[in-house]
Amino acid sequence: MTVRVRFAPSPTGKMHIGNLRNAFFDYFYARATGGKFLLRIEDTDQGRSTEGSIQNIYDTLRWLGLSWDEGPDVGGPFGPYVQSERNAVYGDYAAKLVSAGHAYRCYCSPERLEAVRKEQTEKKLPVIGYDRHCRDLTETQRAEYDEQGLKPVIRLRIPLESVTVFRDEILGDIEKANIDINPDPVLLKSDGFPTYHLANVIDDHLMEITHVIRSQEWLSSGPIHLHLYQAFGWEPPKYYHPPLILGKDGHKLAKRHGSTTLDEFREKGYLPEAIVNYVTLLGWSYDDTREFFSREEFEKLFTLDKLSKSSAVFDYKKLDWFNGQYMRKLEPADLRDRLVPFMQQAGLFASPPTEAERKTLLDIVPLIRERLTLLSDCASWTSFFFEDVSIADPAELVPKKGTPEKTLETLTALNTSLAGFEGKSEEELESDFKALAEKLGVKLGDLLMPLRVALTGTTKSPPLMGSMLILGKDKVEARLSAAIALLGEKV
RNA sequence: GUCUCCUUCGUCUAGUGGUUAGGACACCGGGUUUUCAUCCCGGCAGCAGGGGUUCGACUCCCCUAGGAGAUGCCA
Repeated sequence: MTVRVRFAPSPTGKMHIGNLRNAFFDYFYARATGGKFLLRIEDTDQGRSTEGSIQNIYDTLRWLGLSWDEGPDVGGPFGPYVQSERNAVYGDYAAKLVSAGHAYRCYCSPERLEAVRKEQTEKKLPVIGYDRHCRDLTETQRAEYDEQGLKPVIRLRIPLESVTVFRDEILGDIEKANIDINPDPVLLKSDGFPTYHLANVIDDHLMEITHVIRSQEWLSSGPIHLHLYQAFGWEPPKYYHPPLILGKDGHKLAKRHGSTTLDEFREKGYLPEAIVNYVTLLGWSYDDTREFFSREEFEKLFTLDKLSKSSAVFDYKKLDWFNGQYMRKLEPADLRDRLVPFMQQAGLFASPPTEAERKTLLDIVPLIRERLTLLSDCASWTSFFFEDVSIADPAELVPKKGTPEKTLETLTALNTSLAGFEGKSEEELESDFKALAEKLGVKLGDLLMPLRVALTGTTKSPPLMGSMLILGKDKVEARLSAAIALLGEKV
């Protein structure tokens, strides 16, 4: 039997980390086994579905390099793949369950349900939820309600006795007394839309899903779904409930923990490679040491038996580390291309960028690559190449233990000795500087720091020699002269 | 309240009765270095607690504690 797995998000907002991790598990499992990966949109809540969510799902998955074999946009033999387009199907199956006695119509108003819950909570009753008020309505009672024009929901008739054993392939067998299962959950809402429970089970069956991978928040729904499969007389798929992803405080990862949507990570300058690698390793491991995996490697190596049981805290710092690692692995031209949009964003590059800008950035890449954590860090490291620098306070030119007078002397000496630097290599320049430092009786650092500030405007910059060579004679001389003038006023 | 699941360094994890409990991030210290980084070396730090079972438990069982999830006409 060939593996068929699905990623089934609901379009209620932007793709976030928790969602995504399960998409990875689904996708990698399908690829590793030569199975099919399908995308299904679960938009059964009319109120919560939002415009653009589906597009965001597509964009995010594609950005990360995931492709699906069947889905709303690519079609497939089991469509449609959007649940709101399948409503007739659910209604029919719900009706079947009612006539078979596995489900029943409930006419209770949301208000009554709310009141029941409130009372149960106040009385601290062990079971809180629907009181099965309509479970055994007579024909006459039903007719009466229908006559009043009440729109019923359809509820699943959960047995009152006995125990259900639900098997999760990660956690093992889970025993649950039927009386503890969510009492008679709604299958079909009064608006005619199915609930998650119904739509999910029907679609997984009809789409011949073999493995359901969904996060642990669904675990308690497992027995409900099992009862549904039994009521339909269908064979359930295998279930895997990977643990949740948490924030630093141990609660489900949410906005307040920092970035959680993939759009945010993308905008901040994280690489898809780093995200794929880090996020997949949250709840999955290969062995005791290996932690670098490309998407292609996951597509070959992923197995469900290495999924872990306990929840994982999302560590932004480790993601940063991965990002830096991947940044340094990229080919210079590739890194440059990914940096360009961030340079435009920062207003340093034209849109579209000029050839000169692209060329210069490529020259700069070797100088800054190991200084970058995020793509967006690039602008602050390189702005001095593309804009004029300004030194707010001449004191910045003076090294820690130096004096303005000595610094002025140093800069002046530099100004004359720098003539003709352009033809030289970084190594030659360095030995020139060393010689000059010795001659002036200053440490190399105290020679270079004033120059660094003069040329870049800051005390932290990419390597100076390389930067000078890229900056070119004109800018170097102009900035050096400006610095000398500035410091001269002070002395 | 009730039910279910989970529990190895601060964090992510390896580990399936006999290991000096391994790796990575973070952190601390040292080295390389023109700044900042990178890189290299070293260090700190863990089996939640208590009972069993066993010649022997991180590994198996029970209890306790802690955490999380569910308890919706949301998914």
